[in-house]
Amino acid sequence: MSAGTENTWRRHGTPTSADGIAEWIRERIRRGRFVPGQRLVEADVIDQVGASRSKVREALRRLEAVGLVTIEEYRGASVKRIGPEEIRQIYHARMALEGLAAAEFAAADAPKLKRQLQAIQTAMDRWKDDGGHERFARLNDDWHQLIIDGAGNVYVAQFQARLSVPIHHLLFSSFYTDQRVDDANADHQKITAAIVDGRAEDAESAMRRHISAGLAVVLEINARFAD
Amino acid sequence: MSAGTENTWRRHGTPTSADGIAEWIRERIRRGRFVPGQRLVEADVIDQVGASRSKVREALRRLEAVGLVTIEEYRGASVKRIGPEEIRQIYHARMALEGLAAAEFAAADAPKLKRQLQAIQTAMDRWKDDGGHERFARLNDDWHQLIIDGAGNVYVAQFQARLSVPIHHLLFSSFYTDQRVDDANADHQKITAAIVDGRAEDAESAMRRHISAGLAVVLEINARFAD
DNA sequence: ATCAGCAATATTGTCAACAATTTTGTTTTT
DNA sequence: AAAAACAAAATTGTTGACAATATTGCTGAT
Repeated sequence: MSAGTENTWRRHGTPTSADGIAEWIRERIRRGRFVPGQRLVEADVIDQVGASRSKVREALRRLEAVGLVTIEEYRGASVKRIGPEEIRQIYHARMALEGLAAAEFAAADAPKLKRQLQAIQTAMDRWKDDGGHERFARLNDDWHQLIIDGAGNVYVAQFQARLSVPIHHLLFSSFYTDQRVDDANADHQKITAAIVDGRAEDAESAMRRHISAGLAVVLEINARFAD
Repeated sequence: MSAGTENTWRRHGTPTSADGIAEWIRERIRRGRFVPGQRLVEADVIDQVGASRSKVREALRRLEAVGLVTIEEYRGASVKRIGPEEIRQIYHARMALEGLAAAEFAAADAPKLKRQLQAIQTAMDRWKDDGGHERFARLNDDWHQLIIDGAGNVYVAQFQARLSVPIHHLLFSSFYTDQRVDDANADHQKITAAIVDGRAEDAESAMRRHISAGLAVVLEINARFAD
């Protein structure tokens, strides 16, 4: 979340600042509530968040600047479409960025965060007992995010946030099988251990392999939703 | 340059679309014509580019969304300040991104681009004969950019463009000594060879070392300009 | 029934006027 | 002379009206 978003939200969760509106839209894209290609009509957004038109327009322009929506002259904003090639590129960039984050986190002197990471890990190890796939997906998010935070690099965090939006909903959509969760968690365990032990290079290479494996899964999932 | 910028420029190089204005400002920041902390008064920008106010405002908001300028309520936009810590983070992110780019370029089947890279390299090898530091700096830009292009990853390209803006002018400012240019070029040669030969891992690790070395230099340069 | 063409509507783009706030300059007070 | 208080100017924020374009609905010819 960027700096200007502080507390400018209405009572029931509707944002009022341009930054807040952008975040609101971004979150909906992330959750799959706004799908690629969907048009974001200003008036509709205004109705839903209750903000002024200029604010909504500004929010949309911001999202375009960051590459999440497309704006065509006199046709307005729509959620940017992505295909297999974009997914591939996103995952490759994630390999680089999260690999770096894992390495820097491992090298960092941050015992508190590392304990926190370990805590998430143990929670994930018990996923079958408690909450099932839904719960695991949430912990998975937290785990990745914590590693980004642990690296303490603003730019990496920003880029990662950008990259995670268009693919996030794919991960929540049904295709989380028991087998895949177990595979992913096996990766997680190795990476967590490497970070906690301070083995930067191991953490980086393991993270890369982990994300690379994720790419294959997501491409398969995406193919089934293909038009 | 993003998609909407096509040809909406006035006769003598002044942009008229919001995207074009953003680019115009970004370029001035990159060249050090607008320095960190400098306030970007709307009226001044309007005078210089001859665009309407709403366009200029939109451009500034875009730049804020991307993190290049700060906007404070009723105080307007100013070029975001960066210190040693930001520089460090930028260079670490660059290590990850350009390292990835070098590896993917090496692995790619792009003989034409690779020949082009080799051509730039041979030009850089002759820098003492032709043009001196200024010329080398320009070729250096082209070389790095070509590697990004060679990787063919839109996201990496976008992030790299973002990262290069705040540090670019530091590289042009006087402190390009003969020694440093020779060191840099020695790195370049190794990396170019690795890419042309298709040795992805070598290209990546060499690129990382190269950028890491650059960090040390830039930090030193920056320290001399410290307030 | 289908299609082209036209009218009506909806949506976005642009601009100018006004309000809110900060910044600068001047005067007053000590 | 220095500091405080006030006034003037400059700057940014916001809103609303209108223009430009796209989208939709309708009519009639075939």
